[in-house]
Amino acid sequence: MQADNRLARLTPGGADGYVPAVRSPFPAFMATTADFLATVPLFRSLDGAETARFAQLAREKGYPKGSVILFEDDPGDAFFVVRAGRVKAVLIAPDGREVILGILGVGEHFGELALIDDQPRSAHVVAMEDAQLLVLRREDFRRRVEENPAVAWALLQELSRRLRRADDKIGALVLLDVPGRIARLLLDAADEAGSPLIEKPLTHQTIAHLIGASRETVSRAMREFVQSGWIATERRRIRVVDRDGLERRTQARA
Amino acid sequence: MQADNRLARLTPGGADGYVPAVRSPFPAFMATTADFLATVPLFRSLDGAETARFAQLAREKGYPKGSVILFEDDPGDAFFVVRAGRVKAVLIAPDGREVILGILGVGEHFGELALIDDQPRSAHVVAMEDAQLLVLRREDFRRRVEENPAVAWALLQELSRRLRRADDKIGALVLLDVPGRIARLLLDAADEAGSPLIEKPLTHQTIAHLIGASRETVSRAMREFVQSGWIATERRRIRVVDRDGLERRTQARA
DNA sequence: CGCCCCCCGTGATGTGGGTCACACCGCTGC
DNA sequence: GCAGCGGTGTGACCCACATCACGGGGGGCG
Repeated sequence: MQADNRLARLTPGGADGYVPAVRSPFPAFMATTADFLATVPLFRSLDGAETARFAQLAREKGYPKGSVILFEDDPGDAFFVVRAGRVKAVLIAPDGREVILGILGVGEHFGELALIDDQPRSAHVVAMEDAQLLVLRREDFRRRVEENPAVAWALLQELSRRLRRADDKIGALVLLDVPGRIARLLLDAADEAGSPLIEKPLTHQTIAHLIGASRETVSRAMREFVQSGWIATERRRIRVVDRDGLERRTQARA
Repeated sequence: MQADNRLARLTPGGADGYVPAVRSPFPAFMATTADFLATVPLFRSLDGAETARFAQLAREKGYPKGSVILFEDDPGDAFFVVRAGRVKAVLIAPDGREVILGILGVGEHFGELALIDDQPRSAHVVAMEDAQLLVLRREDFRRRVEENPAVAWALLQELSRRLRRADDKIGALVLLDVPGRIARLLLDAADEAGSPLIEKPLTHQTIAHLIGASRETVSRAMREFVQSGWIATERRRIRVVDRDGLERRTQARA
């Protein structure tokens, strides 16, 4: 795994309000934050009045690409919903090597753990692209959750999903070799995209950080996959051509 | 990692009621299951009437050491609380290699994921010792949770804890070498025991499965730790002698 | 008592994949 | 255009660990 100390060069934080360069990064039909919240799975069960109340409590902040949204071990007193852009949750070793625990896109949220168990933040969160986030303060979040059992239930579902993913990842790290882990990652990404074409840019370096491998090894393995006719790469995007091939590679003995 | 196909030789399931060999494995002061439930963190916030209701809905089952309590990918419709013994949640590769995701002792519970998100079981669960489990059926569990927001909140806290542990484990697998992972495991175990003496038997094989390494490598690393004066082993138990030494080993570059 | 299972220790050997070092390509911006 | 940068390909080298193959001990049970 390649060390890059990008993190060290960054100023934490972000700017209030929208980033100036972009007048309105959202389509007109979800111009208000209440409309946006209504599309977020976590809040889907709420009625209009409730989402409006949430929206009222939320502040919006912009974070340029590469900026650190929160630091591991800091006390946590805010909850975030991604309104635009993508962010990554990462663990960083003293020598700079990095693991990506997860990538969160529009409509996903983070920061709830520290609000639930009052422990410090469990990872760094960094903007992978220019991002807009909705921020709720601890007390507001908690009160709203307590008054909406449906939200608590949705939270339970989300945490369950993440726990399964995390356990899966542990299994992959121990039981699969690097090509196997890549194959699994690609299959997951395709599933999530709902199509064999993975649109979001996934650089070799990012994949490496996601599966705990080095960039070079990822490069070599992906080349193999292309030559085997399992995937095709078309300028920054990846297309899964032979799902079965990848799947077989996923079961192969480590 | 050593493959042992113990699992394949086992009959699933377990016997109803107490295991015959043991007349009463519980101290007199918590003879009833309601009394026991009152000591379980998840239910601590409930009043006597509520725990009694839970207790009434629970069936008790005994599982001999090595038996499989539930299988990965099965549909799940029950929730379990460990009343006696220890169980492990494991992932098993086709070739028999195994990872232990977690070990659960008295008062801990499992099986809630499948009830929350209606997905199949995410891992096998196997009895590491003769065990007694309380079993609640899906509907009973769900109804009780819905009517007790405090239980839902306690569940959120528990899932948060597990998610942190899982992410920690991912970090350790990627960023630490084998001795580093062992050092971390020992520190965690000592913290959990609340004393430098780790009472529960942790065989090298079990440690290996917990950290994704081979038994032999664990053996060699532990030997080093003893020689460095960081730990002492006294027939099946481990004593942490030099916490700082282990901690330093935990931060060392992979 | 003696057998059998588990558990533990240790050497020899092989290899997946990390690390280092460089070269190439396509953008973006001056 | 050229510089600079982020992403990708690829060879050489090396080392942490898995694997294989033993031998030895302790303790439960017939």
